[in-house]
Amino acid sequence: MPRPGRNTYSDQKPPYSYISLTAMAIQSCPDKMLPLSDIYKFIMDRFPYYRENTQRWQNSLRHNLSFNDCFIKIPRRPDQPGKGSFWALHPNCGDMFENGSFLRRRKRFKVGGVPVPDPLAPSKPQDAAHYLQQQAKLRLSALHAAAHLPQVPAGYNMSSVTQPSGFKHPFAIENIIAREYKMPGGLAAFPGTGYPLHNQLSPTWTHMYGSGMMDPGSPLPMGPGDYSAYGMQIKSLCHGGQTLPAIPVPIKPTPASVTGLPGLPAHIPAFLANSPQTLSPTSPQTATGRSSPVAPAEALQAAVTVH
DNA sequence: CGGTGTTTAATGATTA
DNA sequence: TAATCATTAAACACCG
Repeated sequence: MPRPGRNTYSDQKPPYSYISLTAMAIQSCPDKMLPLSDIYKFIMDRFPYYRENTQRWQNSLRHNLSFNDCFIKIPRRPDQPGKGSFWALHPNCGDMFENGSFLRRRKRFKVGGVPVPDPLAPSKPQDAAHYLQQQAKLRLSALHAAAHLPQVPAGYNMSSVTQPSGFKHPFAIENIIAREYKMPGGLAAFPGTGYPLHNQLSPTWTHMYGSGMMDPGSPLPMGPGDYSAYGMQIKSLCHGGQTLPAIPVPIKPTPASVTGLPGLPAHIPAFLANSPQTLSPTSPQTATGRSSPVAPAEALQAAVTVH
């Protein structure tokens, strides 16, 4: 039972498994790959629950990284000093949570499991790592290009650049963190969790609608624990009952091929194109991430040697 | 030494 | 109820 005072509802355990939390973290960064420490940071910054018992859940998280094939390890390059490798999502893991529950996947992803129609998406971890490196380069250059397009949702623009065929199911993790998706049954997905998934917009959308909307000190009558996947306290910008925000989302519906499409790592939710700082005014987090002198993407770009 | 990564095992929760 | 998935604990190796 949540007690008033120090611990509030917001300290409740988020309705996300470690796998989904890790996927969120990875997807949140432009490079789609993060070192372990940054995954920790992402989770702790956004979910107060995980600011305690760190040894316990971090051990579990590491277990998940190693145990689940949906995560692949990308070794650092010589110009990327630091501890540990980068972790990324396997290009073929697709929408692991398309059933709508982020607590339990529909099916465990295994390499070599389902045949994948995309020839560009390799199944071997080594190839996948290389593939991701290449994708990161593409994204980076696209990012730079998008930076010169004022008044244009960079991510939306980029999605057309880096996501040629990357339609994601509404329950795709990227879409969840990009914008809250209202479940058909309201809160049916997470009954009693105190984690409503509706009437909320990702920070990006708020940024898109203008600055100054996110006032951390603003005393909004928000329910306890009423934060999004990013742990952000977000004003209700869309009105209750409306399922989808009238905002362009990087989703390219192709009804005929909705099923069976592989998840592509090139997918960039709009907000991801923003600088990491914009994700969380209250957290230095990713700003940070500069535990290593060179960010992966920057290092990648520096290492871009066309061949 | 501490952080990272791998692996095994036990247990709990959910789904088929 | 069996199968499957998630969580937790723990032991151990590797590496900067």
